[in-house]
Amino acid sequence: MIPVTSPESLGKVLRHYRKNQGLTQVEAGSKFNLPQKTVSTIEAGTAGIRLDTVFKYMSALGLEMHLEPRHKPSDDEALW
Amino acid sequence: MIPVTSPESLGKVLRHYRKNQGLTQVEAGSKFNLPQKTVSTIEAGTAGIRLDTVFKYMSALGLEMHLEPRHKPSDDEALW
DNA sequence: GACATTTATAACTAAACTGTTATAATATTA
DNA sequence: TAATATTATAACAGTTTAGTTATAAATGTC
Repeated sequence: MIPVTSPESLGKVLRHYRKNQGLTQVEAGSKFNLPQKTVSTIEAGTAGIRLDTVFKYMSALGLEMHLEPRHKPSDDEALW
Repeated sequence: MIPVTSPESLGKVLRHYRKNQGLTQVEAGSKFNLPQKTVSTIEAGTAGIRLDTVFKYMSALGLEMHLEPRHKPSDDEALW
């Protein structure tokens, strides 16, 4: 359970899930009409990406988001 | 643990956390230089809000995000 | 009901995104 | 190494935000 606190870490986690499903950026994006360019931008951690675009991509990957109070990072989380 | 899958539900959860901390929109936003207008927009669930703005607000509230595969909603989650 | 606090909405400029199309760069595989 | 597949980057037009300032609307309190 990796904590996400920035566009960069979110992009990394999303890429992780996509690859885990064996999908290319084109394949994943096409499920919600997101061009490959946009998927690339999301995964790159662009700060100004629009929130609805992120949720579309999360839907394409079958993911949901949870919010909770921050905690101190563990050693393995530091790898992200 | 409420699943968030849209700008609307994210706004509701963020408002919930803010009120839980007894903060006004001005107080919460000022921690990361977000004007009250922007906080209002986030909590209202505006689709096009920028991702970095959302993370600033999450930081102001001391929250972190987690992603996980979607699951079927339970009855009480439907209230959100 | 009146007052004070909090939140929603408005106008404006600058900046940045989305979508589209295309291409360069990188990574993968035969 | 060559060929293929995948990802990153670019230009353009249209749209929308952030930020600032201000005000209207709504909520809460005495």
